[in-house]
Amino acid sequence: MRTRFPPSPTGFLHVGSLRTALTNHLLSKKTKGNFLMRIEDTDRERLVPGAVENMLKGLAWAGIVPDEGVMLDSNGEVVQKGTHGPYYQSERLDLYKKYAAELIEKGHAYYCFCTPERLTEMRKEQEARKQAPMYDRRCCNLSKEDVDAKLKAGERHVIRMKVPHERTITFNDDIRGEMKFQGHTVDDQVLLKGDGFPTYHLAHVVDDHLMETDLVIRGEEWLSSLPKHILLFEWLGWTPPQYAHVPLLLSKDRKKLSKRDGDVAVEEYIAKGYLPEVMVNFLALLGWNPGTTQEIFTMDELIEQFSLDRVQKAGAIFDLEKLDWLQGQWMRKISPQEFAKRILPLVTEKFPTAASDKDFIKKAQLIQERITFFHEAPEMLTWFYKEPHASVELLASEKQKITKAQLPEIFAILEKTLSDVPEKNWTVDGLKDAVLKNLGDFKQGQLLWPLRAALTGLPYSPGAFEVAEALGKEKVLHRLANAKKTT
RNA sequence: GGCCUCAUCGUCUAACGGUUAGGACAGCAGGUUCUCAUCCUGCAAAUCGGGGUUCGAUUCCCCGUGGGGCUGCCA
Repeated sequence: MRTRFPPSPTGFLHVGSLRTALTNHLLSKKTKGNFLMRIEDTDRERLVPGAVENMLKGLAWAGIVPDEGVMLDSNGEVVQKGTHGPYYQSERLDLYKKYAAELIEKGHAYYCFCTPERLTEMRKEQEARKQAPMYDRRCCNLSKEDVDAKLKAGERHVIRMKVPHERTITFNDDIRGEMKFQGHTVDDQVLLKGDGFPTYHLAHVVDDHLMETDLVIRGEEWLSSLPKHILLFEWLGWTPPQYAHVPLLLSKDRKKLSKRDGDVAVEEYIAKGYLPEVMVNFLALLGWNPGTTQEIFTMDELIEQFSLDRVQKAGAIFDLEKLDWLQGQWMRKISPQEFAKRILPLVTEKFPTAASDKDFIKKAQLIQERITFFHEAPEMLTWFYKEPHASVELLASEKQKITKAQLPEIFAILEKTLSDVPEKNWTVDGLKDAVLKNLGDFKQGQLLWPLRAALTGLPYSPGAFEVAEALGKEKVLHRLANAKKTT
């Protein structure tokens, strides 16, 4: 299947767009077809510089790289590649003009000279009469001579499609099944605008035919325009592609997701530290399920398992609750080596000595299962690189049944026990063994909490023995002595 | 208003017309040699309403209701 992602370069990459792009990408890969990127830059007023590059980078982050069309080259420059170009609609104006002319010739379209002011006025009146706002076809009735005269006089005009009112247009959607539209409810859509640029409708039909797209996956917001597109394909003598209209992503109040609803730009999630795998996994599961209980998916697994017939018809709320859980799952899936490699630069930035730490991977392991984002790593390892100050309030703990009065005795036991542990036994197991054998009259929690707190200065951290092993005997005894002084 | 469309726990969702309506996230309660996290166990939580069809409807049909989309010389 040849699929495509045709964003308009009007801003950032929206999470909803990413999902549509992902769906198109998955189906093309699954069927060993091409996934192409086209730029719909026909609205000259909304163009945003840098938007194309930005979107391509967002896609690349997620692991989606176009096979054809507009893409990033090895230097990160935006280029066009492929045999069906150009892939910017602004460079295809002659094509749209040609087909618009063909439609006029065949009697399926007509020139319209109505001014925007008149159209506004017309709609106002229609609304006042509780009628559906639709073009009233005034210019459809112009005589050939009138049209020629106006054209010759250089009057600004558009080209509209002439929808047959008596027709019933039916079509089959891959997700929704058969659909019917009555011709008289479909407006005479503008195909070519006054500035010579096409509207989405003409451009979509011309491009997806010429670019040989055979599966168009797009948002549900296009469903209402489907009859227009079907008609256009028919009039031009072309076979329409398969269509699949995916349900929309909704905000918590069930409205179409927009900027007001929090973060909708992919770059915000990148900045927050979400893994691309997590975003892809999360988006894939919104509106689709594999039919099994599998929840964690790599891109390859999605490519293999994804299919349109298990796509939901109803819109899905873009609810971040599951996103954080997925992030945790994926963080823990990373290999220890890779995890250490990813956090090392971050930790080094704050604690330069980490760079020369041969055992860094060991420290990394202590936090991997409790971390959510890489950027939390330096903070979580601070206890290792910087001597903590453990307050008495922290060392004593009501929950662990440790009073301030007991602390001196507790630390005396700990110091004695630990200083007796030989270097070769200075491991989690060796330390555990030694401490648990020398509890005195205390419960183990009454010794371990102060030990851990003294070593880290934190209310929570990796376990006491793990921390002690990572720190080494010398530092442990030093910190113990410091903590003892405060009691 | 018109047209299109959708409807299962709070959320994402499963269920050839026959299930105690299942799972996951979140929530709550426990457990896991100290905290936090992880992990484990358990609890609570849904078929929008009304009519049909059927021996039997979450499932099929109709009508409501509710939500969403479109209704631009935006995409």
